[in-house]
Amino acid sequence: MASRGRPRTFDPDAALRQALDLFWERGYEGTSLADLAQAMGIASASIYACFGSKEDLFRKVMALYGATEGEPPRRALREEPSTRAAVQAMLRATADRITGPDTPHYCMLVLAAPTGAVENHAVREFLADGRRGQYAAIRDRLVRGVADGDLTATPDGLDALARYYATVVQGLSIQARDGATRTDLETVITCAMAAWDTLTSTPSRAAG
Amino acid sequence: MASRGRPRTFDPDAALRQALDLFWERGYEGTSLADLAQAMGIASASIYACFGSKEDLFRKVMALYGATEGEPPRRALREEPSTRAAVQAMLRATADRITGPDTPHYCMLVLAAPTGAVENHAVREFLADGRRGQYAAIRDRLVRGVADGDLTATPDGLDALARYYATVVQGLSIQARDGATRTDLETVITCAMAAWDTLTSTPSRAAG
DNA sequence: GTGTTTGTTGGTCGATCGCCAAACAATAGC
DNA sequence: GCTATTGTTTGGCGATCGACCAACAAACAC
Repeated sequence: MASRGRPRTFDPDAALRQALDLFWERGYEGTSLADLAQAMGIASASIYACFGSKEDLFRKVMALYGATEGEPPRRALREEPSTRAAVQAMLRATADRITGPDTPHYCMLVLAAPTGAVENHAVREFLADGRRGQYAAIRDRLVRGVADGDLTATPDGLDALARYYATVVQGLSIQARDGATRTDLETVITCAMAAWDTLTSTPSRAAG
Repeated sequence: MASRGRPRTFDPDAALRQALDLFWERGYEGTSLADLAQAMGIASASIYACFGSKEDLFRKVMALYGATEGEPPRRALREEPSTRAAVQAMLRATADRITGPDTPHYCMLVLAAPTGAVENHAVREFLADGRRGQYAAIRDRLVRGVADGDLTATPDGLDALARYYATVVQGLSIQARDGATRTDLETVITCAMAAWDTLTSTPSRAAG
């Protein structure tokens, strides 16, 4: 268990955080190993030894990203008592994250690698799986709402509603990327929540 | 005016169409000049001579893309008599284009280059301008609706509504990219249009 | 025909890509 | 001390990137 051999001279967690910042700024294909090595303060060979390939590093980066940036929207979905409030709070948490002062204005899951060279197909599919997970998380919350007696919907209506809010979440990333402010996104969220009241049997509350 | 010198042995329009197909499949940075030369059936030097740099070629490709793929949604916005029908028809035309059987399932304006290397900043900004144009086109249509007495909204409400539907349009690209079918997108559009009736003073019609 | 203009071919440019082998350095076990 | 193990550095791998000539080919004007 104890560390045999020469101990590592850098903190892998800190280095991973540096890698996250760079991948976030430039996307997957826009970030080179040389750029990463410089930002992480180690040689590219050390990256390879500690994290594996560029793709392996990116997957570890996305795990960190999901555990940090992805948590607030997930928590909102999980902890808000009413289903309507949960969806609204998730949208707001997303808007908060993608308009922060110290980070790029978009969600990595959505825009870090939507298109690219054929050899990076696996990376794109990896992110697509994550996005399908977003949809599934929303849908699960709606299912719970039905179980709670909080929401009335057919299975088809449930799928539609979940996909609709997933679409909005993902569209927000493009908006933020193009310069929309947190206030701009709030107006979008207000519009998106207006559909809720029409589409569900939930009483319209001005809950925040 | 007449062509002096050796005549061109390829059709620039056809070559541009080939370039469009490849850029559409792989995005801007994912497509190399060598790939383009092969697909266009000419040497890379001929690309340079006829179209300029890779970036120049991409701008010409996007002009073609906008004139062809972009036209149906634009026409829907322009020609539908009621504002509500115009917005809905635009969403449907978009959904049609990004789920076609013979083309990649996304909108190039949205996903061909959302992130990337620093040296391609100009390309990203070029596409961002196009997306801001989408928003402006929607907003202009809403303004016309107010002038037509077809829609009642404050200036702020108008901005919000326009940004909201721009967000949905852009979110649809991610959905299609992740495998959503035309039917799936239709359910999203139905949800998105449900907000219309709540947010405007337009009578709710089941117009198609 | 000759000269001019333009397009194409084939090749080269320096830079960069992701990746890795060999040499070196620093620890633990003995 | 010595050996084994592990991590880091150096240096460069072969391939590819976008860009761009120089040389050749095919049309024009004359």
